[in-house]
Amino acid sequence: MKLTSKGRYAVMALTDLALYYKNGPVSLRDISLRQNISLLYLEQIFLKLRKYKIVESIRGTKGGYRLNRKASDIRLSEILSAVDENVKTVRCIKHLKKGCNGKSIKCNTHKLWDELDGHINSFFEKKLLSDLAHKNDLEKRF
Amino acid sequence: MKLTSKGRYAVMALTDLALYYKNGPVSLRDISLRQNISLLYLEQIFLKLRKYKIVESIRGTKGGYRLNRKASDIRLSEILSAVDENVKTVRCIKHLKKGCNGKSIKCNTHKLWDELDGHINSFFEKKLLSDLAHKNDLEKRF
DNA sequence: CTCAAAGTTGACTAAATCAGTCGGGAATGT
DNA sequence: ACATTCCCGACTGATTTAGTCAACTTTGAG
Ligand code: FES
Ligand code: FES
Repeated sequence: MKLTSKGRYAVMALTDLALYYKNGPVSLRDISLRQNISLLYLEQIFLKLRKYKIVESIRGTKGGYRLNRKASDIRLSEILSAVDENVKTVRCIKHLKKGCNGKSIKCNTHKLWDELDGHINSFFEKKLLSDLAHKNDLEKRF
Repeated sequence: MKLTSKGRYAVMALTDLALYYKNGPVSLRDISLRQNISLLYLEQIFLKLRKYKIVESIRGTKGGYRLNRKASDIRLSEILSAVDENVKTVRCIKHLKKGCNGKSIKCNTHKLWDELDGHINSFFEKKLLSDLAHKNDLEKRF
């Protein structure tokens, strides 16, 4: 299973975006400053988010990014999969030789990891970006 | 979050142990052969499992390992924490400077990762080793 | 029209982590 | 005695992660 800074940053940045994009596109520089994430790293991340049509970009001066849909329409699961954080814990393929006993059938823990996958994925599928971006959070924080 | 081969192997090996230790202690060599896991790696893992009193060891010829309690009394969460796979997704401490915005208060995603922690941990706390080790699984597999 | 501010892209790298190995023990049943 | 097993710390190669760099394109403002 993978859940690293890339996914974490993606969620943080999009939450930020959701909070601020009402007044026009938000530049990565702003997000970088507010969330304290490397600008160059953010660029990498947003490239992927754009490919998955989660955000759209506006180039040029005063450009930046905008959500492509309502925050209440974006599942966290989409965000994570956009930045390649597949929540997959079964390893059958990789471990066909090592780990999973090589016999034709699934190893004794296969079912477990499968269930875990479902458990975690359902968590991220239920969570929407709008669940994280509330104005009152802003007030609380500043 | 961390969930790597070490934790996976620990669970596989203990499931194996749970199935076979009725007829005396089970040697790591046997587990290694049955589960196709490196013997030397298993040694590392079982050292930790022993420190956490999940298994007990019998040295010498015909020695091996035995579960220290009933399989129905061992939570997977214990196993994973024994081998240092802490399921912790919040990163406040590490990221106090980078990532979490540096302000005194928690970043906008803190609550989310906290919930995720709870979600995953409760999964592993509910699962018992006995849930994985059933005789009929054996029949199914061989 | 020019320039600065933004996004676009691919390649690169230092550091950390993982998975596994090695070598040399110490206990113990036969 | 001795093979078998556990015990333990140190080591290493491979992979992944987090982040950087350099060079480019697009566009709004003045
Ligand atoms: S995890 Fe699928 S066979 Fe082992
Ligand atoms: S995860 Fe705790 S402050 Fe960011």
